[in-house]
Amino acid sequence: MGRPPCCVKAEVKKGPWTPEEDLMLVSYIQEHGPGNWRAVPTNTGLMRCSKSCRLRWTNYLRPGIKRGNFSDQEEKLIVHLQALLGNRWAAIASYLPERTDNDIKNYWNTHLKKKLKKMSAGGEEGASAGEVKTRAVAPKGQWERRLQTDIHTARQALRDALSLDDPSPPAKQPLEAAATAASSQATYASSADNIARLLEGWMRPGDAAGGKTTPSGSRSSASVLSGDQAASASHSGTAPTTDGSTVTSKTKDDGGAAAAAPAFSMLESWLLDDGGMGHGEVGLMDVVVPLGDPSEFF
DNA sequence: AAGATACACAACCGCGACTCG
DNA sequence: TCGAGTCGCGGTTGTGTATCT
Repeated sequence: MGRPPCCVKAEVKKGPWTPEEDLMLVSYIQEHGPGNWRAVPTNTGLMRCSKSCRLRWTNYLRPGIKRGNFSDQEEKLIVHLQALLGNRWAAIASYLPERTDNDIKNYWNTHLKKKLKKMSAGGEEGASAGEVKTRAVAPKGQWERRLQTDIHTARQALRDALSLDDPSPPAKQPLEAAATAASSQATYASSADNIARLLEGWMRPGDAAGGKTTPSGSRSSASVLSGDQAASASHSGTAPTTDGSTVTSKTKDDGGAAAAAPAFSMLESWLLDDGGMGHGEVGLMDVVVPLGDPSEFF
């Protein structure tokens, strides 16, 4: 069957969103909630594709989104998760509820990839982080179908990896601390940001962080997860393996990783370096654990 | 000061997955 | 069971901004 164009191209506006468009979209969602994106352009009068509306909302207007610089802890968490999950940005984003997958993806492509490459070059050339990652990642499709079973493996691996960071019990400083640290550096501001802030009061308190606003029954709830959902959401990415060996080898079990990526030691040392975290910053565990029920997570 | 280049981020596109009749 | 419609994800591109020469 031929896929029809998502929108009637001639009538669809492209390019940057204007504040007026943002307002139209936000006020509509405020009234009806996110979801049923197909109906959004029609009902709002926006000359935008439904996809564009959804993207604009999830990546930019949704309340609870943190913008600006990524903290060092967020960086490390992303690197860990990327190693575990591969380029499953949505899955990775589910562990950082205040960040969007697009944001993480961009940050990875523009910052972390270079950073890791640089670091791995310091160890042994030829085995970039990307290559390491690729080896550990199974083709898409496999992991998705094994989500519920493999997520446990991923969590185990993540726990193992993180336990190297900080063997002590997780401190009680959740994301807010990291958020504060990061937002203090954040220079990004926009009218859309302001719109999002306006919406924070509208969102239910428990929803604001994750932006889980989808009406019941909507599939889109999976796209924006609160912490505990992230731990169990079926859409989340999981160990990119069928037996879990590659997952563990990538993080804790350096025996396996060493075979695949001897150059990773430098990266590891950076990832595992907690030296810079002690002063009011939040450790990796602190970022991860509060996202969900710890007992469920581990 | 002006042009060139690099960088960062928002947005688009295409595909696969899911839902429902 | 099948097909149409819709949604979400990941890769890629376009554009504005910052930095360098």
